Amino acid sequence: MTQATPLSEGAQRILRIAAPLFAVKGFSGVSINDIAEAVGGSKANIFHHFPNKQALYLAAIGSACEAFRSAYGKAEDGSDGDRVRAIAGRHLARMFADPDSVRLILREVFAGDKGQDRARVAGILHQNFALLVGEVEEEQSRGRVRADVDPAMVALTVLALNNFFFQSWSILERFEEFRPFASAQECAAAAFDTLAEGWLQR
Amino acid sequence: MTQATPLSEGAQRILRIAAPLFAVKGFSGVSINDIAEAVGGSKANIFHHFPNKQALYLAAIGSACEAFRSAYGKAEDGSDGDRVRAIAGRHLARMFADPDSVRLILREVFAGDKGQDRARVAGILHQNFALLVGEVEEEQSRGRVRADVDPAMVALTVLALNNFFFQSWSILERFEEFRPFASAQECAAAAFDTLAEGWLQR
DNA sequence: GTCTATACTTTGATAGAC
DNA sequence: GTCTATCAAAGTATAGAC
Repeated sequence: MTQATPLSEGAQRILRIAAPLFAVKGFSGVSINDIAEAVGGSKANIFHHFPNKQALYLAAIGSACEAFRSAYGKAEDGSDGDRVRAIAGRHLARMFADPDSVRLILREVFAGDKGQDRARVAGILHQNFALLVGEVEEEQSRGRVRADVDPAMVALTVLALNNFFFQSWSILERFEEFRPFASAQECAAAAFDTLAEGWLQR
Repeated sequence: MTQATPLSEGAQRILRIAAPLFAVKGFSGVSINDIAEAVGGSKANIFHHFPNKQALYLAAIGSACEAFRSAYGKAEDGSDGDRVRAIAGRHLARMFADPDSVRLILREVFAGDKGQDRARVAGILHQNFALLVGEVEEEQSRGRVRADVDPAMVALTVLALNNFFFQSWSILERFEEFRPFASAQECAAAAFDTLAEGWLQR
């Protein structure tokens, strides 16, 4: 489903260089010329490896999904405190470890109905989500997460906050309120600390 | 700072029609031709009202910021339960009430360093954030929010979750876990219910 | 303010030599 | 597999009449 032919050497080279360009400027923001120049080759050679621009873009999305999926590792067990926070931290670290892939994928999410490969992206998002839910459920079964909370809501919170930090930390870091935090990761950790306990007076 | 000339009738008409196009497809995804056709006028007339394409785009961002700012109303006092949830609900409703403006603004946030009007968007985001922080602080001073939580973290959570719901509800609503919820608003309310209490076993 | 006509550039894509 | 040369279409923008 992902790739009929395993992709030739040259094709992979083009893909590796095109992906971050698409990630930053979007499909219509990048021309074949831009890519050819970045690769150091000719436009015609790009069309030799990919039938058209859209196929190249879809291939970029495909490899981004692949990369993100394969980067998934489970959290080591045996941590003492709130392990949900550890799970969230690992997830955010994974996002920042391959920002181009994430940006490419989020671009499709953000595109709403008009995305180029919505189904695939929805799939990877749900797969991701399901893994998070599973980990929260595990914590719940061990009595570390309250029994009356919906694990899906906790997983959703992790996804939402991490997504927000990833997308807008470059703006948030300039807010005086977040001056004390050196990185998005640090600030995220503080946020999850607060949320684990809740804010309601009791 | 926002507009030197108050914008002529015709210019406003073009702007109103161009804004949602830019919001959905981005700067390079929309051509002057697209806009002229949507307006029902000529390309030349667009260049009569705006010096170039980018100026039109910046004007669209400007009016989006304006619209979003002016839509701000404070929550009625006297609600009994968790008023933070009410604040969050109102904020999300405001996003869905003018999705094009929000999309246009978020597009700049998402663009990272390469945005066309980053400073202005950062400003409105912070203004928004500061208002939220203020409302949470008020709740705190009334003893409805725990004294040891950082109001900025709660405000951040509101922003992050609402942003996530706005951007990806069209995908989330297909997840089995969220089948019970009829709308993003409903699901958001449930999420904030959970977060207000926290998830940690105690 | 609005139009038609046009200039010039960039774009995606193809043909065909090496 | 890679290139040069080329094309038709679409892109931004301008000139000038009404």
